[in-house]
Amino acid sequence: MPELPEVETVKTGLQRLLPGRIIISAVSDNPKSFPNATFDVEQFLYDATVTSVKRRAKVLLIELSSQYSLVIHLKMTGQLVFRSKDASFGAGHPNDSLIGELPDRSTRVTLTFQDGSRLFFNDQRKFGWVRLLPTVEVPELAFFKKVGPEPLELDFTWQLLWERLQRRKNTSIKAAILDQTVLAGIGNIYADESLWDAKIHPTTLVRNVTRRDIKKLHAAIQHVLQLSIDSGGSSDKNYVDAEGRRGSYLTFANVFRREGQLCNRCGSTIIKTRVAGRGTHTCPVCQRPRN
DNA sequence: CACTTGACCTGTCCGC
DNA sequence: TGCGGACAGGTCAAGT
Repeated sequence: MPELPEVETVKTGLQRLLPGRIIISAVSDNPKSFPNATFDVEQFLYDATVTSVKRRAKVLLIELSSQYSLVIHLKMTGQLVFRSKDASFGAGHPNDSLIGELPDRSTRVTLTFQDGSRLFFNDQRKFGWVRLLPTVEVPELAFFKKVGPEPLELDFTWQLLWERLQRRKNTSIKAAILDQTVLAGIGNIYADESLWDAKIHPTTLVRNVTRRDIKKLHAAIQHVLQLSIDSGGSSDKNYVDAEGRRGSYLTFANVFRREGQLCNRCGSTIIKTRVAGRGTHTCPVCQRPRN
């Protein structure tokens, strides 16, 4: 599922819901989903208060008063859904969460707070994980050591994007922007959407991409990500926010999952191919191949 | 080092 | 209807 806008949306919801709540238990059905020593959980998770919720790249950080943090990656199908005590989310209720009764068969970790509310980590495919580690050690994780800049921060200029791309000169521009060490947070949806916006064919080799292309791509990435955050992210199949609601970005998508439909810019038929091992959506007229 | 491919899992959809 | 294969929003290890 979740790329930068989806993780950002979950973060915003959890930052509103969790700080001040005290964790009293953590239960997991799958060691891979929550690989931690019992010692750490009992000593540094139980009775800890949530102090803040942050995001870096596609990773969520729930910081605790114990000086430990829960580090969470949702990978393809992870969800983090909060439920207050006795919340009733039966089908048919107008403001209902898309998710029914929890826990359900894809619930991997359940955190319970002192006030009876709960946070469920659901993950159909079991690729995602929750880890507990000292907050000071979070930046030392291999992933954080090598991950690239945040594309919505002020210091992310087109020149910086150009510079970061120089490490992937012989690969396709799509593979390059999916590479989290080049920049953080782009996944398959926003790669395709950004490249359409900038009129660049995804197989174009980085060494054949011009500075003008990169200026357009930089603007496109920022525009697409911000529009998606403002729309609550993209819900294709699994993604929901911290209260179980879907995002609406895909109603604005120009190419993703639109194969067979008409390009919003030129009227040509959108096609689906494979690039960098991923399903790839393009307008064959707006995005002409150059290699 | 740069680059590509397969693996990790479960569920769904599509063609025979 | 059943069955096999391809595919799904991410990352890592292993291969070339």
